[in-house]
Amino acid sequence: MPGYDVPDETVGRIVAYIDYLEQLAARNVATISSQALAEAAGVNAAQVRKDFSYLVPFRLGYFGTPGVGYEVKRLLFHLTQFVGVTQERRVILVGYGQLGSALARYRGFVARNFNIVAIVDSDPGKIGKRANNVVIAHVDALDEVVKETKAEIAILTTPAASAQATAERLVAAGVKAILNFAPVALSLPEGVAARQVDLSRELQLLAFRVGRPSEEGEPAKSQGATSGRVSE
Amino acid sequence: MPGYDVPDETVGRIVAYIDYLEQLAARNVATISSQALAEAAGVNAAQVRKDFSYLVPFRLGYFGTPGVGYEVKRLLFHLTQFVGVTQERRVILVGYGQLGSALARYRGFVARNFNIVAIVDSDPGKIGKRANNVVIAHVDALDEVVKETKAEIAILTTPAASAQATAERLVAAGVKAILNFAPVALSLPEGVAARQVDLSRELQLLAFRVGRPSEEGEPAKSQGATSGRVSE
DNA sequence: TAGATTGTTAATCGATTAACAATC
DNA sequence: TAGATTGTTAATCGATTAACAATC
Repeated sequence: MPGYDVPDETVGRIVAYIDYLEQLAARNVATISSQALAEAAGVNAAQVRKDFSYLVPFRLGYFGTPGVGYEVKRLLFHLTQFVGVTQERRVILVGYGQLGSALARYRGFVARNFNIVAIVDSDPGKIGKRANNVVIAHVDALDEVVKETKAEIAILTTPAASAQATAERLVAAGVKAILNFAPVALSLPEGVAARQVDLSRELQLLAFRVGRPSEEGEPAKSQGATSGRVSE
Repeated sequence: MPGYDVPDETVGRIVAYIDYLEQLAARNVATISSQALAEAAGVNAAQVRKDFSYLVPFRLGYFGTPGVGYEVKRLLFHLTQFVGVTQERRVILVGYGQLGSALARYRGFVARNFNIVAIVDSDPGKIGKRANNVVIAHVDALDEVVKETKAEIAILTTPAASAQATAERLVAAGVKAILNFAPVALSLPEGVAARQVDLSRELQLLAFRVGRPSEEGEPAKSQGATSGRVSE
């Protein structure tokens, strides 16, 4: 497994550095210091240098010039090579509901070379429709679809109840990584990479930080129809 | 500042425990052990107990019965109180593009008492349209909209370039927490809670873990010496 | 050279996990 | 009582940050 001891945090930050370096490159900025890069990414300068140090064993360890900084273009090239951004990636989208369909159209993915090569759903009404240049297939055909399209990464937006079972089928079919939007912890075999994005959880966390707006005695409101109108 | 030394991780897990406990409650399961809860949430049993121990200073420290476990209903009540799930939360959605519109319709939010009370966008074509029972307003009116609706949490789905400026205006208008989908690190004043969800970054992280499909022969992961340094 | 900034080692911080006495 | 499981303290692990010699 490539880069097995590079922490997720480091890889994530390197992706962020790449974003920023691309802007710099577009503006023809020649060099940048770890300090400046750190500020842009909202992290510590030592962190940046430490992150770069992980690339050394990958023989991608160019790096900076003491007293000067990093050559933007060269750094960008190395980081890009490291993360493999240039590689086209084949993605299968599982679940074409509200969230799934939005993700299918999300431009950020295309921009990053993520190619949605298959979509499956369980709703018969959706099967056969075309979305994103791909015909939606039934989830029962998941196995063949994965094999035919050679999808290696899955985006999972099924309901929580079916997520684990579906994930297992994906893995059995050969998928190597899963981005899971269902609010359940997946238990997967070693060697399959997974990340969970739990949107409600994020909001609840924020709500907790905000605190209880008016501790007690606030009249309970019927949660349905708050007149959420915006004046105009 | 409620619970300021409770780690984000703990709060996040407590939300996950709540999810699972609700299922148990619905099935009329009476008690559960930290071990069983841990398995369901994909964490360590000590972790679960440690997480609960953070609630003690909040005088919500019921908790379990040694040798028996936790009463599902009672535990659920306490955790729910702690996180404040029952509170209705007012959310403003900033940016009504592909992702924004999907989030507006996302049922998981409503189910958790998150109420989208306002939507703003910069596209004149969208202004005045109705979505989610709310009339879309122009982002220029952001300040008034926040004040009128008393939104306390913002979901930010603007392009990266405008995210920081918009976030500052949100904070100035009184928003206390921001869920940021734009791929930039926001720099915000103390006391404003923020979380970033960067979808492309998640995918790139997974892509990295999958490895470069074509090539083989990365540095050996066997501890010390990388013997096979491949040529440049 | 003097000033700036790297790459890396060591110190610090915080979160996870193990261990175990308390106790139902 | 014997077995199970809690709540908490201590040990471990890993990630972040500070510090600094190397060096452009």
